[in-house]
Amino acid sequence: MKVRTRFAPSPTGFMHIGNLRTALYAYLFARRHNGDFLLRIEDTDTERYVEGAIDTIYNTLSKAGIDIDEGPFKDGGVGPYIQSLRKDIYMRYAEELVQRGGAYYCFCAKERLDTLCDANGIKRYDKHCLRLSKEEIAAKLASGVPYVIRQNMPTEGESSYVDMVFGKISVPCSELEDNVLLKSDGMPTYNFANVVDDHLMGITHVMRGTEYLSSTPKYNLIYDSFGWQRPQYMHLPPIMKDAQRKLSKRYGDANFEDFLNKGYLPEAIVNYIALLGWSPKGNEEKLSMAELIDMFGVEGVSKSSSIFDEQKMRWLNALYLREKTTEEFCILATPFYQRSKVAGKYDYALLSKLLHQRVEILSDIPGMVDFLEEFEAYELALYEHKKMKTDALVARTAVQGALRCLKDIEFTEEQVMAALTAESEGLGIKKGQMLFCVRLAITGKASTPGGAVEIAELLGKEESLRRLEFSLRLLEK
RNA sequence: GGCCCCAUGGUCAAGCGGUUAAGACAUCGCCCUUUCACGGCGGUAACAGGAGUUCGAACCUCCUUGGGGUCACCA
Repeated sequence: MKVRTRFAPSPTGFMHIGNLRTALYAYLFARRHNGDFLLRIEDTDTERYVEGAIDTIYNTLSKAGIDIDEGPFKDGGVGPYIQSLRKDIYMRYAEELVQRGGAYYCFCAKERLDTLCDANGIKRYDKHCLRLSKEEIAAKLASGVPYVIRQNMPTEGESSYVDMVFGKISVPCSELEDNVLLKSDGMPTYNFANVVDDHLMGITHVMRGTEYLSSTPKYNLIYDSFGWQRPQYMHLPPIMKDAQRKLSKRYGDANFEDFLNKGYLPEAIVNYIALLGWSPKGNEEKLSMAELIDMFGVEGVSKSSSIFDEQKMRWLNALYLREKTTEEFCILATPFYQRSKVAGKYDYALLSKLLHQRVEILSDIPGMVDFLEEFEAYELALYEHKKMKTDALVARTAVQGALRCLKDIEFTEEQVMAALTAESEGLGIKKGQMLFCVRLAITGKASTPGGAVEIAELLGKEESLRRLEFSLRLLEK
């Protein structure tokens, strides 16, 4: 049988990293087995629907490099792929399930439901309407009493299945409640729509979060009542913010789009989340989509939750950034130059040459480059460098010398370098000491995206000399 | 609380009865170097605890502890 997997998000207007990983695994699994990957929108909860959410889902998947074989805008013959458009289908199947004894009509009012409690004080339906006679049901239906359709759970025994990652899961049927399958507004609940759709759409493998691990037996019972074949399940542990908290919308940083805006490359994000909860056989961690498809398998999927480590994603991002050409980097970096103090004032291509190999995420750029426009008094302690054997005293000599030798030359990289080299020899200090001090004197920063000569050239002669003089005054105090 | 699940360094994780318990990120040190970064080399750092089973347990069993999930006309 051809493998078919699906990603079935609710259109809540937000593409969470955890959801994206679920989609990714479903996609990788399908591709690995030459199967199909479908997108289905689960919008049966009309109250949670957010305008434009479907576009967000589409855009995210597309940027992430996850392509869809069938979905709302790409019919594969088993549509529609939006649940609200399938209302009549669920209705039909719900009625059939009632015929088969797997479900029943329930006319209980909210007030009655609220009084129902089990020994632990937990609300639980008591199968009251299951005992209604055919005539009573027909009469209520005819007189238009609002109703829902509930799943008829067995009261004894246990229901079990074998999950692809967790192995055998079994739950006592006594734990299972007669959940609502069809709401009074005629919409199905997740419990029902999911089963009906997965079956009708030919889904063979269901990937989803572990929050469904222990309710899956319920869904399986529906498959059984219909006489349908149950799919395989791959439940995925959650991605956490820390040991206790799940990564979530509430903490704001779990959104794919946010990471993009921070200057993460989609391929780095995808690569990183693929590794969160799954590990490849070998030791290679930088993996392209093609490699992921080739290597993905359940054996590597982890059972325990994992904490999202942005630091490691930064590292991966840096790897991806470095393998771009400087031209490509410049294009990616431009929006971030625009956002910085140097906006419009420097040659971005020149800046990119220096920054390309030093940037981990693009949003670091402004902070790395602002010193070009921002120069003020700094700590003289910066001149103390153990290995260079420099201090404020050496610096004074070096800066004086630099000022002297740079005044009358043409400001090219070669000339500046030659002048500083010669000057340091004349002063009897090391070239490294000279360059270190000059770099500091013209930037005021411990760390800069280039050496003295490169920065000097970037600043130009006038500004370089101005800064040298400024620093000299600082050093002479 | 009932039920389900999970548990290897700070983090991601390999490991499927016999290993000096991989590797990566982070961290620290050294080297390279015109700063920073890159790169190279090296270090610190883990089997939650307790009982079994076994000649032998990170791996199997049980208990404890800790954590997560779930118990909706939400998905």
